[in-house]
Amino acid sequence: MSGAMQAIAEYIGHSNLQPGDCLPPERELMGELSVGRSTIREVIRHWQALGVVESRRGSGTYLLRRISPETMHLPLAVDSGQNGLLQMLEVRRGLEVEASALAAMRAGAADLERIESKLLIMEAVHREKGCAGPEDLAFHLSIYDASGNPIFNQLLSQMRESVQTLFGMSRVRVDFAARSFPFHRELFEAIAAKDPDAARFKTLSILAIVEEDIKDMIR
Amino acid sequence: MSGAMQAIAEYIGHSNLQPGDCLPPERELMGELSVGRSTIREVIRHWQALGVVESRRGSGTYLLRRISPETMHLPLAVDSGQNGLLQMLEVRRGLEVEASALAAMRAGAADLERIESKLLIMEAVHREKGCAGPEDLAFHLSIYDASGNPIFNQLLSQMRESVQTLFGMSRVRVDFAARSFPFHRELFEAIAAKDPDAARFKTLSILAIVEEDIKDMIR
DNA sequence: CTCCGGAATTGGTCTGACAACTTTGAGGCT
DNA sequence: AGCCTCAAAGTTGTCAGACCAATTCCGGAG
Repeated sequence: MSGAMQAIAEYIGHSNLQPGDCLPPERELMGELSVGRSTIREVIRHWQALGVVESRRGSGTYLLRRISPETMHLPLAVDSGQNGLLQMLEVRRGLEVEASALAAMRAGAADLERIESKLLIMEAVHREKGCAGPEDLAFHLSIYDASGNPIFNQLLSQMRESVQTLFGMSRVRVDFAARSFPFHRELFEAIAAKDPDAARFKTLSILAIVEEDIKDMIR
Repeated sequence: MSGAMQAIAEYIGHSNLQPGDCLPPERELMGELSVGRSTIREVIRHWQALGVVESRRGSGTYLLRRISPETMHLPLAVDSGQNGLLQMLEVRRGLEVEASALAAMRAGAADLERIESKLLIMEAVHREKGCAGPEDLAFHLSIYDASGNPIFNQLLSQMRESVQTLFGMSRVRVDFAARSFPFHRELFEAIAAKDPDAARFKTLSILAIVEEDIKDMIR
């Protein structure tokens, strides 16, 4: 809230840094803005908490998301209790269904091309290895992006991330949700056909399988 | 994340502090956890950014929301201005439609009674004053609760709160979304009839009017 | 009892130093 | 030339001590 934060926000905004780029080192920002290093560090921690920036020890601080002084940050806190996985899935269902419908209404040619390329990669990996975790994620992320509303991508990717770390799903069954595989192409075709209702339905089909497999797993 | 943060998180978790209570002063935590003050401060800035804690110079650092090690934090960055409101509404639509459908599937007699009482209050206030902001909110919150999934209530109430404070909607038109009024009873009846699809549709009807009024307002 | 003022408390910032880690590049080897 | 090794430089992470600014607390004056 201090003026220092606003100052650095403008400094970042004016220098056109792209996500992935490295911020100036703390000691340099220190002189640039005429504030102490601790102040710089506290502001960086602030943005780190908000997911705007990532610090790598020994390397530097990197921009994750572009911000301007006008962007609002609304941190949401969610308590995942005992039924956390299933409750999170219900939330995810609401978001994902809406994102698919919006994508079906708004996706342009470039969006469709991106989605299809991810789909093809996913199908290839799936045929070869029997599962395709990261490729499946990339496919869904491209759909979120095609919704034209960046909040869906933010929420859903952060939810997936949090769930993965909280529940430590490293040793998940290799064929987890594998039965949902054929529905992915149908979902893509519904979006390509600009049919929101079909996109909704196909997304529900995919998540129904995920739900069954979660129930199997937590038993 | 650094072990220091985890240490302080547990320290706070074990000492049962209620929201509004004051955390130990930084210099005390410093000795308590055997870490430097700057480390303490950076962790506090982290939680400050996440809305968990608020610092008042000269007074102390106060707990705003109870956190546990299982709490997930989903910071959102949203463009302020006209797109922000509509983007938030699209997210809200996804969540609210799913919550209504779940409520229709799961609501018990007690839930229905609670929802109907909120509906009656809302209708009474609406007939009297022509609008019913807080009462409308109470009605919807009772539906979120009836979904049986507390995450919907957490997310949606926080989103409403953030939108209200950040967009400063104090001088909103008194008849904002007033046309959605009759749909509220229909939504309740759909939930009482345990008809998820109708509940979905009625929720969409309400939010469509909200969308129109937002578009009117930001012009 | 109220009101006032100074002392104690507390968060905010600056400075300097060192540790841990990463990146870089020069030099030597094959 | 190409590759490897390793030391030096650069960067974040942490600690320590000091001072400033705002608030709170408490005892004395009225």
